[in-house]
Amino acid sequence: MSDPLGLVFGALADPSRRQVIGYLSERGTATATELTGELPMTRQAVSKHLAALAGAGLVAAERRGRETRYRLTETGEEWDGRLDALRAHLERRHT
Amino acid sequence: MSDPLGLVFGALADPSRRQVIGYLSERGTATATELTGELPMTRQAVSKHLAALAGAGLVAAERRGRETRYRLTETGEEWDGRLDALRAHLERRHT
DNA sequence: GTAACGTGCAACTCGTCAGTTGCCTGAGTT
DNA sequence: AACTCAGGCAACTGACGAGTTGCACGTTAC
Repeated sequence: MSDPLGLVFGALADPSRRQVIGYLSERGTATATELTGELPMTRQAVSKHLAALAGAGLVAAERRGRETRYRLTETGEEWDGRLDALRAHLERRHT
Repeated sequence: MSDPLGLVFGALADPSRRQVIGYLSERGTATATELTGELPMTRQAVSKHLAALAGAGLVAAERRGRETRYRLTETGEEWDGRLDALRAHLERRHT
């Protein structure tokens, strides 16, 4: 779609995807099946979320043998750092 | 939905809405009908976008007589300031 | 070689969202 | 009072996104 900003904001708009970012930040790396244990949905759904995050450039996939490990990109790490600050910022502003 | 962060990112994910933020930043204030002249859509559509932005707390509505004037909130201005930087940031990273 | 595991792909349902049109209401105007 | 202009509300269409199920393919283990 050639709307990089839209892809990033669109990816971050979904709570499940922000959660995935949090998990990846804690563990450094994970596969879709591993993440499925943490989210109330099927592996396929998680996989689609990871694809969206990858499309936005927040996450990178690396296939190793029969499994695909995902990790945060530099951009993804930056956003993970901002998320808590933004959350607090919004709480403060609109309460 | 009580997902403030989701509302903000969701609002910013749409190019038309980011454009509205830009216009409001330039002119300070505008009505839905005025903005309709700048966007390839009907007044109703613009009005819905403004409602989304207002729901995310990026824009505030003030009714004055028979017209409703919209302006950026403090949060909205902050995001307007960040958008260009983010755009440039992404260009640099993924080209 | 065969069985099991991790993944990817395709088709489908369901809900939401962008955008439209049509109508109705309230605030100025003459 | 009659008219006009700006907005809001409701119903509808079309597209997209989230999530599911079923199946097929490559990789590791036995």
